[in-house]
Amino acid sequence: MPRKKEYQKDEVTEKAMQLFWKNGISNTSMRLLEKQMGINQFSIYACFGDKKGLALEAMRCYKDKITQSLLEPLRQSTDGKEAIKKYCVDFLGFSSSNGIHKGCFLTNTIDEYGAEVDELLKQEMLEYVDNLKEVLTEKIHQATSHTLDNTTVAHYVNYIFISLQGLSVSSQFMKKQELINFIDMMLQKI
Amino acid sequence: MPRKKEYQKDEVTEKAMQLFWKNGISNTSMRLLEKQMGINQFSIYACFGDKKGLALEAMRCYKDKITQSLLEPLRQSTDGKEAIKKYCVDFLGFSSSNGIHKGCFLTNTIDEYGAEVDELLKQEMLEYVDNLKEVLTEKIHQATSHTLDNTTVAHYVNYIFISLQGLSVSSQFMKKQELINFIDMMLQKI
DNA sequence: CCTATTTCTAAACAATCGCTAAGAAATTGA
DNA sequence: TCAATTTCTTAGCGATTGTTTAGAAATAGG
Repeated sequence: MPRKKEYQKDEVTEKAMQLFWKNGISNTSMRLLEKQMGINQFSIYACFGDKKGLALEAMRCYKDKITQSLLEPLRQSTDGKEAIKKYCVDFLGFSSSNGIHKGCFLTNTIDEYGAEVDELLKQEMLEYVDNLKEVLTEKIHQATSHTLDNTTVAHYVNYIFISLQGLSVSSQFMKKQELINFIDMMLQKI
Repeated sequence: MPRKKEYQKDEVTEKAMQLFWKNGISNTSMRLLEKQMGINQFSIYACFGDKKGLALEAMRCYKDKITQSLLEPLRQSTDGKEAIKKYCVDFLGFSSSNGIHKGCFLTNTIDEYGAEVDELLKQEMLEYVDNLKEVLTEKIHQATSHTLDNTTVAHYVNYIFISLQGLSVSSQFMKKQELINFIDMMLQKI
């Protein structure tokens, strides 16, 4: 009965995500989104409600992408420490594709909004953080021969998590070799 | 001959810096600046040229502040490792005053603009980075009994530097104890 | 005093922001 | 073919952006 859409939601969401990731959410205008997504503003609002809704879908899209590219391989791996290192190195590649250094969309968004981030967006982000921490916990147990108590493991996990945020920021202006050196040093003690 | 100014430049610069630090540069409007600086827009433009010039002066103000509060004490200290730890802990306090977690203005600005940061602003930022790295180099030599070759020390310095950026971001949403644990673990290997 | 110089106030500039209204174009069932 | 429904195009809404202008208020030297 109705007219057919001339776009696919997941495709335009991916393009919006790329823009938000690169420029930040509030520094990405609806005009630019309209241009890069290839659909006009009416269609964006019809499909996503408002800019906040679009950013939320873009964050989901990012999470799916990084989960598939980085988190699942980490989960599947069996060699503990080396797997964590691979996650960190691949995280760098993921954060800067074809010469453009974007950092991590999650970290960027935290830094953009601080504590005043939208509640739904925050929940979406925390879900990935929880998943990552859960998998890291498992890998740290794999990495150590002797048994570790839960507190110690949690410290390790937080240590890696905060280090990843450092990598996210510094990947935007430091040399790759310096970042690799950081990863090596950071993993020496696990 | 002329009329006298009703404000002092360093005072209004400090107030602008606080706003930029908390909200980011592009998310701080001239109207808000006018309100918080206590002078009107004409005076801002007469005194600082444009918003970019104001941001530059604000960055200089931040650098002076953090240099005096954190870097100089670090430089004066003699106990190497403990001094670095104190710098990191005080960096946390400095990044979040009276319950408001702002992170580091330098890190925030990198994350806001990425590689496309204004050249003058970038130079201003790199100057502090260079100073910090120079002092850290000295402290690491202090901290170790045996002699270290320059490459190794540079790795330690980069390691601490990237860790500080992780602290800047995560300080905006993580618990203080988790951040302290991070600092302890980070310094274990030096 | 008067006049030159500077800083103030207040208003407005064009451009852009997120968002929406009005109607044409397209697709389907009847 | 006709009518119903949805998506499209186009234009514009009011608000806010960074910035500037016109003129009043204040301070000094002559």
